[in-house]
Amino acid sequence: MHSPSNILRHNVKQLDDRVLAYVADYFQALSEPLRLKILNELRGSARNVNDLTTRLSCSQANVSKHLGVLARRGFVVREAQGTAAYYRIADAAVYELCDLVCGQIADRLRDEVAALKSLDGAAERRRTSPASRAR
Amino acid sequence: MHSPSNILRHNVKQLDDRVLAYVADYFQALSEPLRLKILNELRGSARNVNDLTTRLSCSQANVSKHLGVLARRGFVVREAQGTAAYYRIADAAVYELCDLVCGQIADRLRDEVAALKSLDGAAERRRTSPASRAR
DNA sequence: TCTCTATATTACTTTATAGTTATTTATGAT
DNA sequence: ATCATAAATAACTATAAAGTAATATAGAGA
Repeated sequence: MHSPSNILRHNVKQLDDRVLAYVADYFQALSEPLRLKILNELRGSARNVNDLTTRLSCSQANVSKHLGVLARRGFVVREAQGTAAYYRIADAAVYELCDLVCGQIADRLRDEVAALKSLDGAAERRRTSPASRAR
Repeated sequence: MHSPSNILRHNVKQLDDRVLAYVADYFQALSEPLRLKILNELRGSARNVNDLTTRLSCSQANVSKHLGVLARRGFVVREAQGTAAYYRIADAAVYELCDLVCGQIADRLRDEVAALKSLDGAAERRRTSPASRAR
């Protein structure tokens, strides 16, 4: 028999469509800038809707909607406190993901910057060397 | 001055909107089951469009479109070979991501299964203990 | 050149979702 | 009970994207 982890991680061929949909859904939840901002605000401490609304300067309805999305996916949990609703991270593992992605993006950017720099250097060399001016 | 990685990883407050959009976009590219299938097919070896079309049993136009999305995001690279177009993974780092997500999902499922089992156990105990039948 | 085949692209339809405004629900205070 | 406040929801608009069918493009071979 397989452990769940084995099924998901190593059954490379013929990935079950439901699992695939689940993974896609997971990524989808993280594919909105505002939701990323919300998750970022929740690093460290729980916050209520009003807090988030002002800190992110967007509409209350919109924040509530996105929090709903995150809650339905199990990324955050709601906790009522008086008339306020505090949300906190339920699955801190998302941050691993975000950091991994950020790291990868940083690597890409570094590469692009390096490429641009070398292009720039080449252009500089062309500019200062009259020989290559001839075409 | 900051290194790019520091800017991205640790400038927690006031994340630059463009960076956020970039990250969201990165996740977005991974939020379609068919694209995940394609990436999965490209583990190991490059494949051409026709291969992918038959292996994934979907339309050629659709595969091409999704490959275009993945290529524009830098996940895959295209290499023409005669009239065929072979695509291969450009950024193997995605697999880290996918595996991380799969692992996290596996953890969640394990938790859910455990929760269901304990519920089930409780129900079983209720069923076999006449005392708690009274309501 | 003409034809076949592989891929890309275009135009289109359908569906999903972000954001807005207005409204509802629920709690606490007077 | 009434009022005020916080959050959720509904109805709506606008936009983006997936999938399809048809067409365009481009290379290989006769």
